[in-house]
Amino acid sequence: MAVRTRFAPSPTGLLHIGGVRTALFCWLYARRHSGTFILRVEDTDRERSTDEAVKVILDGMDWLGLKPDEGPFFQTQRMDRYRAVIEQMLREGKAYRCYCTKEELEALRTEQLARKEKPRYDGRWRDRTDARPGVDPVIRFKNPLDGAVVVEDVIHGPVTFDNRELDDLIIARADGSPTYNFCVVVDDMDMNVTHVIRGDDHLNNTPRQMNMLRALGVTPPVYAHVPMILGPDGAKLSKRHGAVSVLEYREEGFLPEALLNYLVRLGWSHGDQEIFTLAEMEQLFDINDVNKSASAFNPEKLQWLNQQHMMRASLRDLAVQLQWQLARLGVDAENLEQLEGIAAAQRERSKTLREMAQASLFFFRDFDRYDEKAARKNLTAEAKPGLAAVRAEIEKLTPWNAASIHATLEAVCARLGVGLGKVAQPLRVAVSGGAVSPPIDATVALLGRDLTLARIERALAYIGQAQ
RNA sequence: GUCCCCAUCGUCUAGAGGCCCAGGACACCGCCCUUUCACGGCGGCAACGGGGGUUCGAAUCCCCCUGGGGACGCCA
Repeated sequence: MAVRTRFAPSPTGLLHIGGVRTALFCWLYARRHSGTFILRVEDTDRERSTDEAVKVILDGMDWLGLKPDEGPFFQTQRMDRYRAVIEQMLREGKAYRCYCTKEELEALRTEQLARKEKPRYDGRWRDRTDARPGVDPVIRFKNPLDGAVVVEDVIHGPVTFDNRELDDLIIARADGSPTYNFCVVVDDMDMNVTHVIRGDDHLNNTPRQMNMLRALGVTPPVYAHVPMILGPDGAKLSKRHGAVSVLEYREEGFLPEALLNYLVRLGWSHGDQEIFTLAEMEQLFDINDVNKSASAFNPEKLQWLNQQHMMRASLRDLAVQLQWQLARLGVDAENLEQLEGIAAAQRERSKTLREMAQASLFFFRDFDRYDEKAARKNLTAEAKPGLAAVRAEIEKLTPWNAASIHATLEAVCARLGVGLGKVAQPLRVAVSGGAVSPPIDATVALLGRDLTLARIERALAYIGQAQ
């Protein structure tokens, strides 16, 4: 049977990296088996679902390149179907109306808790056929009273649940709207989902869903419950840990492939390999090899991977993204060729594209002041002859490129009888404003003749003033 | 509280009874390369939660404990 997986996020919170990882696993599994990847938005909770969250899901998936083969489907658009199945179950005696009030249920719960029991519905309306005037009933599923359900989980192995631990869950609220566990069952059935890959936190829902599926005469799909991702401190991932929405990673300057690479290595490995292209992930990833234990999110490793991917990315791609980051910093950079040069020079000294943009600002606009420490050390009277000599040589230099600039600097140093550092470092501070930049020849070449001359001028004036 | 899940360096992981006084990666610390910062190279620090079994032999199998996580909603 052809593989069909689905990613079913709920837009009650912004899509975070835990969700992205399950989406990735679903997508990868479908890809690897030439199957179909479905995107389904579980928005039955109208109170808490937001348009923004839906947008983050759609934009986030798009940014990451996890394109659904089918969907996105929205549960709110399938209400008629859910109602029809509920009617059918009522008719067939697989579900029943329960007229308990919320107060009654609350009382039952506190009672059970006091007796140190697991709080659950006691089935008091299960066999009644009468009604209670003035109360809108909920619909409950008739869960089997005994026996056990075994979830043959791909990751965890067989997990057994006693039906006595389960209660008759509500499948439709008093207002008639269907609830989560029920909608999932109907959707997975209607969409012919063969493999349910989702977070560990759903393992407890699985026996209920399997019971409902069976009541509807359907064979449950294969389940794979992937472990959760914890925050760097080992606690459950939350807003407290920074980036809430997956789109924040784009803003911070991460490459989609790097984020996906980081995520695929959480709970999964392939020998000693750390760096994977998307193609390699598709080829090598197997849900059967995923670990059972939760893993903590490690921002440093993500950054390292991002740099590794930047060092391997195409320059055109980096240039376009650098342009985007620069725009966010208020710089309108037009020349893609120059941007490619900057990206080539900066990628091995930046962890993210945002860092790259920040470190490259001096190519596009004058800095307000010199880095104090760098200026004190390098923009001294001693540096003056070197800077002046470079200015003179550079004025008419042809061709204008890193190699010719390098040769010029070496010639100046030889003439002055000093090491390269004595000239290069003051020049670096003069053109970039600080003590850190790509190799000085490349920096000057990318900056251009006019700006270089102007900044040497400015540095010489600064030195004169400082004396 | 009840049920379910999990347990190797700080973190991500390798390890499916002897190849392991436990390998790789991030981070950290040295050294090298070097015009700065990086990249890269070399080296270092650092782990099988505890207790019982099984076995000639256990990180690997079983049990208990401990610790962590999840679920128990007219939320998803």
